Amino acid sequence: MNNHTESEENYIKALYHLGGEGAVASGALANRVGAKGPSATQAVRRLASKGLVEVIPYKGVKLTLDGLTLAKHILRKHRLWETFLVEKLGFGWEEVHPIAEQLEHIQSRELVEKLADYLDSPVHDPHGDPIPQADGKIPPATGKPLQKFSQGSSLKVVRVEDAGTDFFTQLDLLEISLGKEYTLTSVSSFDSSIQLQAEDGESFWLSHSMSSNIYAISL
Amino acid sequence: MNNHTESEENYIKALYHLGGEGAVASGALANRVGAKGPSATQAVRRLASKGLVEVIPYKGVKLTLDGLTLAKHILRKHRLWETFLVEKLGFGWEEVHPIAEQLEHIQSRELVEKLADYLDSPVHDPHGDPIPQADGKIPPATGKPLQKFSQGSSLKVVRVEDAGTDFFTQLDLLEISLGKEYTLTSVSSFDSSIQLQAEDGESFWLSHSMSSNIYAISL
DNA sequence: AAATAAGTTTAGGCAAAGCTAAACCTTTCT
DNA sequence: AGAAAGGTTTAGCTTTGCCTAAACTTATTT
Repeated sequence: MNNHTESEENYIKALYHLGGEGAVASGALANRVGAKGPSATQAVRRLASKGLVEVIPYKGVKLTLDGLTLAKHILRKHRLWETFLVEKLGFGWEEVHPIAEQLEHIQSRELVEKLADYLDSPVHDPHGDPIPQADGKIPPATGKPLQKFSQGSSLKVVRVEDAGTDFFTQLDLLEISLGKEYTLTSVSSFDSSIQLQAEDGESFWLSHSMSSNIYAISL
Repeated sequence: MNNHTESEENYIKALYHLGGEGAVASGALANRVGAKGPSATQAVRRLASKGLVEVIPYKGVKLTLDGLTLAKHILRKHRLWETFLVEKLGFGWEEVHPIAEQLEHIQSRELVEKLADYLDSPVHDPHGDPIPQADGKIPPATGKPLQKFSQGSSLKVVRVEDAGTDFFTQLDLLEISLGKEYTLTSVSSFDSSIQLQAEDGESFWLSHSMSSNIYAISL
């Protein structure tokens, strides 16, 4: 009962991403894994026969406890590998997702734990997303989007949402990275763009679509 | 033409291992990949349609140039990952093969080269086997089996053949590892076992089945 | 309440990859 | 040379995983 195909794992992951512990429609699921409706229906049946999901026909699919555990383990692997790729191999944070998508399917409990040790048991991945721990616990997602901050507040960037390559390129251009601190100097009431001032005094504007994908904590 | 399944890659690898550039019988191939005859025949047909092998029915299968290149690339990945697992993650040399067998299928040119850099472009894996280089060149396999040495010679262990877990356990017990130096103090003409003396003066006997899997160069 | 739209599942196909049993080449032995 | 042996390929079946088209539910709209 411990041996799953890559396809199965991808459906489990998608289910977790879309619904967490709640129910998900088969169409949305199909969409997420890049398949068509009937493929998802079928896949879900296979998962149900392994006890990983519960299905109510025409209503939705939900992870069982086993399914949830598996989902979190896969996510753990994914984010550990992303951390490895960035911290050790020097990949840019925009490049690692597709590679981690492959690496997350490698099966070896020992490997996962040795990798975690090697990375000093990280709690967040290079995007600031929480890494599920070996016991299944998930550290809380930190930070709130930049627009939630009010003018004058000091903040530290702790997380970015994966909004595609261009988004990351723009971040790199502006030299925004996790851990950097800024003061929010201005908010446009016209287009909700905001102005940040870095510690070195330099300041710059961020569009709403940029800032809504950047999460920070106040200092 | 650059996208292969794991199964395909396993057949390619097996072909390379069994025959190098020469022809291999379908039975031997099936055997190596852990399948039955007909499965191999079929697999080989798929490979042929992709231009990776040439088949002469009832005679044998041979890698094409493309197939050979692919085989060496997979072997490169396998041995780089083994090196990573031992050097960086602290695995024992007997544990890494099955994990590397999974990792070798990860597709990302950039990953392979970054990994190689990270490991300082190694030329040999933890067993002393040569790692094919990015340009396809393969460093020569060094060393000869211990019995080929004559009494009194000084030698350095440079390679061991993968002869199963028990073999590695025995090596660890005797504290034999790559790079260690010994003097061959005695050869039994009865059972071809040999006696080695370590640099610290300790000496011990090695059975023929042990020594035939240990390779060394003379000093 | 009936009709239409939207989403889900069934039905039936296809390719990859494996299997067993049967047919078919090659080689080897008498 | 003819027959038996051994290895290889063909035939036909299974599962996974995906597809399209058709049937079926559910939800929405009139």
